[in-house]
Amino acid sequence: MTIALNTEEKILLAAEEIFVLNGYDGSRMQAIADRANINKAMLHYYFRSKEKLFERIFEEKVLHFFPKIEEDMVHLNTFLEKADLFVERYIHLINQYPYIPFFVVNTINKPNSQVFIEKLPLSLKRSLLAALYADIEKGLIKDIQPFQFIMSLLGMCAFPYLMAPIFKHSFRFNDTEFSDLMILRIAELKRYIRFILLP
Amino acid sequence: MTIALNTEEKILLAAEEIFVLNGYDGSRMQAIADRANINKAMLHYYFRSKEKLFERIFEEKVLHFFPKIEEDMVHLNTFLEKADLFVERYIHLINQYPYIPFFVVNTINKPNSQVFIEKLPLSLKRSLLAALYADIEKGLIKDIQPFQFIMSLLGMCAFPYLMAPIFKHSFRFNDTEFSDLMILRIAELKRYIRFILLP
DNA sequence: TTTAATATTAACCAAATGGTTAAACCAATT
DNA sequence: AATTGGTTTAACCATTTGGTTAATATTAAA
Repeated sequence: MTIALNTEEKILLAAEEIFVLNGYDGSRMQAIADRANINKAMLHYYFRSKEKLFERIFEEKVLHFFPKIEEDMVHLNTFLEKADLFVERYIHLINQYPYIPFFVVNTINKPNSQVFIEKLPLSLKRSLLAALYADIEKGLIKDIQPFQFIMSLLGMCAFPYLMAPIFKHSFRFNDTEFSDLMILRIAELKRYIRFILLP
Repeated sequence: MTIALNTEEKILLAAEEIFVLNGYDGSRMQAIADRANINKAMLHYYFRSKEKLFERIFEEKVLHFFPKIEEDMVHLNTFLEKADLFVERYIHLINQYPYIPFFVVNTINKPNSQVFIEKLPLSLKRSLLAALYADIEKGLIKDIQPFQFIMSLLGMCAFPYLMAPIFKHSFRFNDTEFSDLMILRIAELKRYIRFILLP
């Protein structure tokens, strides 16, 4: 069963595919129009300009990179439980949209990226940091540096996706094999987290 | 004392600055010519095409992302020592060229990146992997998954640079403060490595 | 000093690119 | 049937872009 899409939806879908894969500079309005099977003028009719269309896509997709899992985290008591949940949810999420990390990194590192950076939801990072500070105070986990640890946690989860083309090439992984490897990574990272944090 | 550069050197220097900051798609030949204070035709006179010039820059700069520190590693016996050396050297190196990680990630994740991926020197990763396997065999370190650990090690070192614009924005770090934070990170990462690896 | 090779410049070019426009189309209202 | 409003199209436009060319300047060899 295929859902009939209206023109605006067709554009958004096509724009996502083109922008996410090629970045802003590497994307062409004509390519988006072709992909959506519509006239190029429609892009401007619905979204005014390339920049406006890109911003719309970025705002939508960035939520996959800074996921909303705080609601579920609130119910968990310790930082370790929260970290576990984060790793699990995050890797599963990115596995569904493996190009999003690159898309975000690409966008925020360009000149004039200030506009996009300001749009990022950073409450997740803050709530993780707060929980980490609290548990250190309580002596539940080792006296590590919260900010440095959070950076490590994010890096261990997201970095492999940014390096995926290299890993795939040098170990001859296909998409599925790489994805499976990341699922296995969840358990391994949970071990690392315990080794680092538990006294 | 300023060294007098010939035209070819001026081009290479300007091309590096433009390409590294803006990526291939975001860079303009005219911008490189302006930066080098030369006529745009000189770019083609010396390097034929934009692609050729970019490949030249990539080959040179990529060595900063896959550094040659194997010669020094060879003299170290355990994987832990090698990992220590890697973290130390790597973070110091990237601190001098903080945009290189983005440049590499940007390049290898684009469509048609196969050409560039094939140029990457991967012997460092292999030698680290081999040393890790060996030490696990000997029982010197815990029974972790070598490939997953190496990915973590790389991610913990390089990922912060890719997220730097976000961290700088949300914590109001300037370049120096961020750089200092990464230097402090070296000691912290060495601790994490021990927590994870030592039985 | 002539000659030949290399280096540099300004002007030019075709293709691509983001964006616009005016006319046509189409569905719903009157 | 005529009107109205939103939607779609083809053709068009100005600018930018990577790249070329032919003429000129510079250097070094003969």
